[in-house]
Amino acid sequence: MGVTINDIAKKAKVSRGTVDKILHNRPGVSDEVRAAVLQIASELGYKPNVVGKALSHQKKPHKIGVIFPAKSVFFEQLQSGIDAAHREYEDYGLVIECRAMAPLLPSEQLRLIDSLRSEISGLALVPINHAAVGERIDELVDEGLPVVTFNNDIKSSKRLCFIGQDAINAGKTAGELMGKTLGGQGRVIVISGRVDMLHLSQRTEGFTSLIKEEFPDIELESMRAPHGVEGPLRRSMVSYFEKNKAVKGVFVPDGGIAGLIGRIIGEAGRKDIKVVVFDLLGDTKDLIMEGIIDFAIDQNPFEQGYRAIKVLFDYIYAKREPEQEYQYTDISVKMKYNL
Amino acid sequence: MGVTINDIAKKAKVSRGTVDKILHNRPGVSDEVRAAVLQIASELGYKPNVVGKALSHQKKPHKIGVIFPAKSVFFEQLQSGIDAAHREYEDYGLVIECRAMAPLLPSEQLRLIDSLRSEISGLALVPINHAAVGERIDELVDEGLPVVTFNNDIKSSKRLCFIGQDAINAGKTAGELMGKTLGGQGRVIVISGRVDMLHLSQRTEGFTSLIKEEFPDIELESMRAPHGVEGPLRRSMVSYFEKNKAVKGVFVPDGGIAGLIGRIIGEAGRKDIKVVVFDLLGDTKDLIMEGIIDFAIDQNPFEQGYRAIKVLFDYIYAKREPEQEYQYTDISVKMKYNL
DNA sequence: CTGAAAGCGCTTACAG
DNA sequence: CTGAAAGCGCTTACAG
Repeated sequence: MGVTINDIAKKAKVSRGTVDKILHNRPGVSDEVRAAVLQIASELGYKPNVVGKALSHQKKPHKIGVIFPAKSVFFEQLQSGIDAAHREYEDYGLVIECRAMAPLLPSEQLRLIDSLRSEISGLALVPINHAAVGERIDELVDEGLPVVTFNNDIKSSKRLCFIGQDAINAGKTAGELMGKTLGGQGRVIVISGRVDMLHLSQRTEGFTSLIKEEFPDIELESMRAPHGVEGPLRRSMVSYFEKNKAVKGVFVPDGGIAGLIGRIIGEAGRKDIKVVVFDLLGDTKDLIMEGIIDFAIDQNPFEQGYRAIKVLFDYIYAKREPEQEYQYTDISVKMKYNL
Repeated sequence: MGVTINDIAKKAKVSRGTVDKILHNRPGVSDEVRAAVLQIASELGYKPNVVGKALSHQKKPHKIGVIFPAKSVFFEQLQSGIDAAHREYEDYGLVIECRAMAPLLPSEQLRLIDSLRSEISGLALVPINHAAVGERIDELVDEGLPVVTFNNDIKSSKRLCFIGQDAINAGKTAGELMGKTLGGQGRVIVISGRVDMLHLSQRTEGFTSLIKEEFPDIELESMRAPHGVEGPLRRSMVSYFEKNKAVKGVFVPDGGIAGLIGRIIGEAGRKDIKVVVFDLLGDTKDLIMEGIIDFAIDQNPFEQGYRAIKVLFDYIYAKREPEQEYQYTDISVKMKYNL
């Protein structure tokens, strides 16, 4: 077994409690003793034992705060990843406090952060890209509170790490699938939904840059479809696809409208159109099975939620720093037989 | 917090040690007390606390035995998954004893199982498909030793679960990629390497069945290439591809020869051939980046090794049964930008 | 057959 | 400023 706090205490001829204080930078120890103990700890290569720590926290659990958008389309999948991690770590005395954020405003996010900060040992959040949020994160970190961002990142903050998808490369992957299945020929429509999220524009950016570079003969066009298109607008889209036989491919970076677009293409009777979308939401799986959607790129929201908690757990309970600052989740290509 | 062994002891008016004996079916307790305690435990909904158990095992660790082929091409990746799980659980007093198996004979596998069985609390193995191995597994399980199979499965054994890829669907996924990138036309060669592994034939089976069903215009042919083809044989393959312009696609189910075949196609100057292979071994990543291999299906051997240990850990330390008997790892489609 | 005690590694509240 | 003690949940070796 490894070196324990007891080994250090014996060697330094002090009590275990004193060693504990020193290892956690708590006050009430003379500088000499502190220096001596730290010296011995590093000589012996001391690593705290997670299990010992966990057991002693049964009564006074560590709490992790989580903040993410209530209206996020993959809300449930993120949540179930968080739940799975919680189940795994509840025996360690780990408590999770989730706050669903609505409306999606920086001020609201700041309010939620402040409501949690005094009671938690770590924070996982889906940040809104606003300078004030970044500054608040840095403030928490400076106070010694570890913070991770997941699903969406925010630049120049002192967060421990980001857990999510590399959206540019995900878009490129979509582009390559499109280019290859079209044999490098034809007209492709990029149909965007929301425009206020960094992810989505990065996916489109990756997609178009790859097509232009590797499949220069493909002709790109773009179109917008707000969430929840119905009635006349929907019918006009159906007839658009019925008429424009030159359209050979459709790319939908916003998973929130992928099902809708798939249905429209289905109604137009255009099974020949190659369709690449993002995320596995709503009808997407069914549309893949029906052969209307060819490929869906999944960003594994379950994994994102799970790992956000795991990284914080490791940090809090084992002082284990994440290995990389960018913890990219898999860019999963989903089709009929690997759903 | 949950119900503890202490709560049960108090309610049943016995000592904690007695409760422990009963919960573990150990002898030395009267039938009446046993029945009463079990009753109370289930009434209270007792679940053992992993952390308490782990801490008490620091001195007398649980050992998990692992047996897998030394010559397996993804040996290293399996091993590093196992190592990662070990690092995660070493603080729990978990010890892992790996045995690399060579030669790949049932008798050798039985010998290794027997050499481990008396000292372990669980066994993870890549089974050889032979009746005697299945019987031995059942024997261990009947003695109360949990066994999981990974990477390869064996039929009709009492193992806890199988962790690995669904090879048929993986083959179908490969087939769909091939069919779509060829636009459903052309001649495709299936090049097989080894023939003595269940995986490999299932992949081919999935591939050909999908092509026949969904892309009936594609013409399938097969070819064999032993591992390590060099000299005249290699040159004859190069010239084969130089000459046969009708060949539009190549499928390689055996990751062990994927790099080799990719190189041969490259030498033949046939970047136009669509190439779908299995696994990320040897040169495969480079060949993807060079644009010679179009898609590689990965079976995530790291994940397989990791989860084999995790499942056994959960079972041993938390009496948590795996949720499904078949724990399929992802059928990952890998290309340039999601490697 | 049953129970009391000691111990795993760490933390905390308290006594000196 | 420092140390001794009790406790987290479970297991084990031993005493009765």
